[in-house]
Amino acid sequence: MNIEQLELTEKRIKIFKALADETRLAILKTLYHSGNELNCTEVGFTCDTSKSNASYHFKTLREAGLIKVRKDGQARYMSIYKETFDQILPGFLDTL
Amino acid sequence: MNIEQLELTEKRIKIFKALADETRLAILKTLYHSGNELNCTEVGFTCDTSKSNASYHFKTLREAGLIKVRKDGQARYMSIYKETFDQILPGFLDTL
DNA sequence: CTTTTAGTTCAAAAGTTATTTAACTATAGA
DNA sequence: TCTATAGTTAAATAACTTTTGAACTAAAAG
Repeated sequence: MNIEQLELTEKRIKIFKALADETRLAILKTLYHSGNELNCTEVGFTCDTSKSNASYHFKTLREAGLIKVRKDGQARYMSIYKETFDQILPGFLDTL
Repeated sequence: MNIEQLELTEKRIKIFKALADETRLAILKTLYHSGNELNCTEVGFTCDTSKSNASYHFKTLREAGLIKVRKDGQARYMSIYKETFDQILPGFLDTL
């Protein structure tokens, strides 16, 4: 396996790990169906857990490249990182 | 969430967990590119681990519905369970 | 400047998954 | 029947992930 293949494999594994969790799938579903960015508190409500745990899941999704976060004042707005899905899991978002 | 949605979510999580592992991705890659069924020993060689560990990974893939196994005498022949990929991850197999 | 709001980080505990080794089952061949 | 081959299973352990609660940072409002 060459280096790009290895990196692709690592990227895939990170993404699949991030997707292999009910809370994180719920977060993605909420984001995808909302159509636009939401703040952490709003998303946190829908996933029924503590804010520190929600923050942990946001980080996991961010590090897998599945969401992106924009900071504005106190609030952080997150949204689906569509490019990653298109590259690694074409067609998946529409099945959510 | 209704029962079908829940079951779909559980199915997805099982699949993503199964895909979130280097050894199992290697097994799927080998199977997909071979174009036809291979026996456990052949697949085991390509994933560089003990036979019991290979067997553990086969089981994980089987239980996620990602491979199917046909028994013939002593040998077991496995192949990609294409329907599952088509349903849950359309387009993914071709990126492997 | 003090307090509230929004969110992150840290460390410990709890839970889950992967690896290892040895024992096991089932079929095939001598 | 005895032995080899192909693979599974079980139990222990190692490695990893998730949850929790408390302490923290940074911006906004009073």
